[in-house]
Amino acid sequence: MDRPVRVRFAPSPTGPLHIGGARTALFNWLFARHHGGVFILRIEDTDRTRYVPGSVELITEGLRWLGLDWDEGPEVGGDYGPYVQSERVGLYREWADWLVAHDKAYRCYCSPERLKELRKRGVQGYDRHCRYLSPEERAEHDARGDSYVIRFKMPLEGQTTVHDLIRGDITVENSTLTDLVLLKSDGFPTYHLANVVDDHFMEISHILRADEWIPSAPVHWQLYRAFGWEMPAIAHLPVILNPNGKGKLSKRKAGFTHDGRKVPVLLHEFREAGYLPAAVVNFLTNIGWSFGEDREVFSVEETIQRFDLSRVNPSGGVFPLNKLDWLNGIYIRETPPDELARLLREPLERAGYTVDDDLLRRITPLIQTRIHRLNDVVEMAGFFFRDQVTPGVEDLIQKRMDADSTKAALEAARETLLGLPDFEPETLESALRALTDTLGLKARQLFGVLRVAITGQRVAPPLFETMAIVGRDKCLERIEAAIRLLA
RNA sequence: GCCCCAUUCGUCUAGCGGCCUAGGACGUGGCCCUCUCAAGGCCAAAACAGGGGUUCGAGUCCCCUAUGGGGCACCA
Repeated sequence: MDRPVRVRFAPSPTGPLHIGGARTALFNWLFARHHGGVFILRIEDTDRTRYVPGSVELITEGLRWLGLDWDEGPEVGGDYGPYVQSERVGLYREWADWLVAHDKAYRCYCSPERLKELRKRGVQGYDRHCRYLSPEERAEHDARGDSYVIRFKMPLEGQTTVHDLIRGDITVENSTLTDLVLLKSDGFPTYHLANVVDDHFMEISHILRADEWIPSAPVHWQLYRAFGWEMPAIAHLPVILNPNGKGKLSKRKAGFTHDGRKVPVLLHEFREAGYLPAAVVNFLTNIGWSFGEDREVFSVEETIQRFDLSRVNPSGGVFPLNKLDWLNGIYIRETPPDELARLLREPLERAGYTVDDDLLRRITPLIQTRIHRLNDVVEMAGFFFRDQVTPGVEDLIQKRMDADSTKAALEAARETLLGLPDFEPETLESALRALTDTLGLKARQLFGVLRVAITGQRVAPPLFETMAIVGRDKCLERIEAAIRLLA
């Protein structure tokens, strides 16, 4: 039956948003937007021991940075609230008790020590000891006020099949399923109970979650059946694996890229590394989903129009970080220069530079095709914001030149620059090109010397535009300094 | 150990029984452009995990093996 589309992203507030979580959120959001449905943010904070204050803010901040807006949830409210599980404990308790009353769950008085002992003996799950307690034994425990958990009475035989929208039927033998805990001894629900109860009462139509949840799908199916509720349609998104080979992507195991950078894993690390949110979104949609038509670059609007589950790939894959660098470069080049200039300010300031807006606006077009991440501006164009540059002698001396010819070239250039009517790029270029002839140097030699003298770098934006921005006085100063260096 | 899921170039992927001489993209290599580096243009190398079936025909369907991943908590 077709229900109105209502999907949710349900993170636990145990820290900042992980890129994998962001991908799950994105796919849910795209699904909702494509179908004109509702996207809900729900906070699953039922484990009080793992709660990290401030996480919710970190998560909502991350979602907003990506441009994912939620229709119901924290900060925006909605008719199905509260959207924070710790504020709904009464509900879970009520339904756990309902299951007990209807003989679909039972109180288990086993101590953590006994459970640990079971595990040591190699018992998987739970041995169902308390499932078979006599009424007298139960009464005894209750009279003593023993603490208990509520466990689900899993069917002992038969099999359970859940239909996954992406991978088809998933079938398990019920005998391999355990009597999972529904309500903990502190009165809080476990994930399984809270998740099922909330999805039902929030009228969730489709569950799109990470693939590590596949094993609990049949368990949830049994819970829905016990309650007599209809289970939402479900789909498991493929895992994202570490780029360096081992296991699923995690902060601890992500490792480093080939060029020695730390692989970003938390969403805010992507922002801090200078990636654009639109590029991250585009990148994420290319993992586990494909646009079709052999296209890799597309807008969110286009994605929303086209997004569906049939194009989601069931197999997990490695996190293709270098593709993000390429994509981000494209998005940087497509950003209007004035806007890019505004974005470039932050990384420069973080690097300790005092940024003049006017100067930055003039520099931006020169580096736009030369950076892949916003942060690259520091290395590429930092010299514009320094009073002095410190070229190395070995960098100054070009191929098939020596200290003397380099010095001579600098002196000749100084005289040429002194006599120019203006300091426009065109003027500079024609004058300096003419100078290469009189000096008998290749363009790359003379320009190379000047580039290093003026920028302090072997790799820099185009020379003449750079010189025009740096200005005649500073250029001459830096040339003098280079000459002194060679003396 | 038990259970579940997956398996196409190094990587992300297209492919839903004949359009496959397996397409695109990143990366890599080469060439062009060029003041360095980019950007851009052109070209190249590069894959159906293995074995059995089913079928006139299999990358596409089924089974087995191998490999990878995930799950087996009073964590989500």
